[in-house]
Amino acid sequence: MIRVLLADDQAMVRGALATVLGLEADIEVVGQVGNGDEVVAAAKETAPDVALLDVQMPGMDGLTAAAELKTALPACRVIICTTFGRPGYLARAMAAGAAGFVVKDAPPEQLVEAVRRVHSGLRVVDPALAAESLATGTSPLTARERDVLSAAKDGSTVADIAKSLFLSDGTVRNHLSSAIGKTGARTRAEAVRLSEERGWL
Amino acid sequence: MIRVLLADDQAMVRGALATVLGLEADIEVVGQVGNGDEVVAAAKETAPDVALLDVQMPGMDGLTAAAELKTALPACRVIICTTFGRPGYLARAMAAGAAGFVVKDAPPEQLVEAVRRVHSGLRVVDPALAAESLATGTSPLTARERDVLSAAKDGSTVADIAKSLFLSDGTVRNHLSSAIGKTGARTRAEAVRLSEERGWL
DNA sequence: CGGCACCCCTGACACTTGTCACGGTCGGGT
DNA sequence: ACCCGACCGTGACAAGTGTCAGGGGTGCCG
Repeated sequence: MIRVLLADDQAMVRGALATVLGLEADIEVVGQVGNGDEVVAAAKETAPDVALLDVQMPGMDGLTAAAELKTALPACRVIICTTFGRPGYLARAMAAGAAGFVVKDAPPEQLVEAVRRVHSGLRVVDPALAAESLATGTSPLTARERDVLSAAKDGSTVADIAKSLFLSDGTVRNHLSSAIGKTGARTRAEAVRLSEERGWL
Repeated sequence: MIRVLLADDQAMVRGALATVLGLEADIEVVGQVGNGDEVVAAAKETAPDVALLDVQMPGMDGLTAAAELKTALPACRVIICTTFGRPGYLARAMAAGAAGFVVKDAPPEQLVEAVRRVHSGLRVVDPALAAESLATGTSPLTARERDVLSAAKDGSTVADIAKSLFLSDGTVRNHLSSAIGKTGARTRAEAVRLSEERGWL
């Protein structure tokens, strides 16, 4: 029996996936959480063979949760299961030690397939997504540019960002300008959009 | 037997929900589509009692698909099933003739409950969401303000928006200014964000 | 008919933004 | 020691943006 831990913020899809996986003869869902912060605790309690993590969750990010889980329970293998096939997500998932990456556009059979393959020691990655990830490359943004860009995400002004990051107005403008240049955008809003699409946020 | 048609762009959750519903003794999933444009055609072919529609889909919007479905097959009852509990979505769903509104944060049992209730002629609405919908009120934006705002969504400049809508620069600025005032925002980007959160897009 | 709301445009103004040039600090690598 | 990149700041300038005061047009409704 493959012991599986499910983490997804939407209770409906979490429950549905749990019943789908539970119908398989060799798979057993031993735990479900809807919050990134609860992942490690639940894993310690249930000792799963495979953890299925969504990227966007309340509390801790699914990718950082994967990293923490990897250090806490090295034997537990991780599959990242997300709605968006952002190239940067895949890169970060692999860096965090994930063994599989599945997008929710794929049919459910592919998920149980991935669970089995990962449990037997293989890696599972969507080939088209892997190609796109290589093409897009890794994020060219510096840490500060990421900070400034994600602070600008909600439509804040330069002054707001400067205050929230304890920086000067001019510095914020410089980081924004640099980020705009690197993303190939013409506006700060466009830079935010492009960076999010590529998973550079 | 209650005949159900499923429409959701994510194949994985669509398939998972289908198996969950199929496990119920009195429910039968007679069709699945992943595109808003295919909803009406599939409904004509399968003659479902209940149609379960997601809001965001490629092609036609789930809400407008509900309206078209309502005119094509008046006997078919519609449930809107969405990730986001935007207040405006509920209002528009009801205006489109939907009989139920379920958010994906709810547990799966609530979905099969909703299918049964709606099939028996009742309406199903999340009470907390209904209250919020009334509190937020209906959209104060004019048609043109909506156009301009959604054209600004991707980070375009005023000149870009003006060109794409065949308007003058000044006119675009006026509409944006008015929309900013109505949403209580301080920036165009913030106005876009707030309008989306409230389902005014 | 006279309001009224919405649409479209103009022009002008203050402010914010994006860009550039410049100087300075700190850590890592050859 | 040297260079290089990332970081922080200043100052200044052109472009873009948000706001205001106008004027004209349409269609709807009391």
